[in-house]
Amino acid sequence: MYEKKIEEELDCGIRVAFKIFGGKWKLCIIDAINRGIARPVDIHKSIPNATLRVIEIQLAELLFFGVVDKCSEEIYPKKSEYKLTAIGESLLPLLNQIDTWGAKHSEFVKERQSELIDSE
Amino acid sequence: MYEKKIEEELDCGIRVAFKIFGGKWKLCIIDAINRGIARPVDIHKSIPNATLRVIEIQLAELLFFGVVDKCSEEIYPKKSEYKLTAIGESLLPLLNQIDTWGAKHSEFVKERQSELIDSE
DNA sequence: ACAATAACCGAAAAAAGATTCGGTATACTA
DNA sequence: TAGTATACCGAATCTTTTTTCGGTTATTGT
Repeated sequence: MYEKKIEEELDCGIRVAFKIFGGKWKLCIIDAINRGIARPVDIHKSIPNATLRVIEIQLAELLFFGVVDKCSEEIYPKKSEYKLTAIGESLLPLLNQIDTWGAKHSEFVKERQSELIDSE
Repeated sequence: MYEKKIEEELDCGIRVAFKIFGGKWKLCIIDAINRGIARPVDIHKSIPNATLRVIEIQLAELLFFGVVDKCSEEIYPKKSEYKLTAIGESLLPLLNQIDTWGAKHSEFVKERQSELIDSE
């Protein structure tokens, strides 16, 4: 894992939380796993905008911080299954609130966004 | 504002939400404003780890997306005051949950972090 | 007149994070 | 045996975000 050059603030709950799930696709990955999508390829299929590589990297980080658990069967076609730990599950209410809030404001954000683009 | 080269996913609530408040210090800034800290210098004092410049930039983005409002009095010492809009206030329950969740797991994260550093 | 303070802004540089690409290993299937 | 699928890794590159730094403007206190 990459070594930071700027000291991290871990005395602030917000910053700790972002360290755990602030990655571009982490909450989407957690959401997918929660919906029963367990294997990397399938997670990738459910989030086509994310590359498989970034899913692997972020899964490894989630694993490192105990948000997900991995059970690898070392048989054909190398079958790894990820599931949420207790920590991961404790994130679900948050995840749902964030998703709901975002969905509620998505039209407004898109509008604002297109104004930016139009004004060029 | 920086022009993105990679198309953004705005059909996913999570991604929309992160577009609005995913910046490194945005939730901290919103929290400060909510606590009655209204002026950029004071926000900076309350978040010393963030540079004044990044607070300015993120305030401008929050303003652009209607999360905060600005009332500038054009008098000495150029007194700008920021306050939350309805959208900004609708973020507060989320903010509190994120902060609480993070605070609850901060010790665990710090431990895991130090294991990484020790193993070098 | 001059220092100090506040709120900016622009641009370059640095840092962090994501993406692309090519590789390994394994084992089934045709 | 060759082809396909899965999981994963390393490294280079690219993108995005943050930081650093040096302005500008305006007003008050000395």
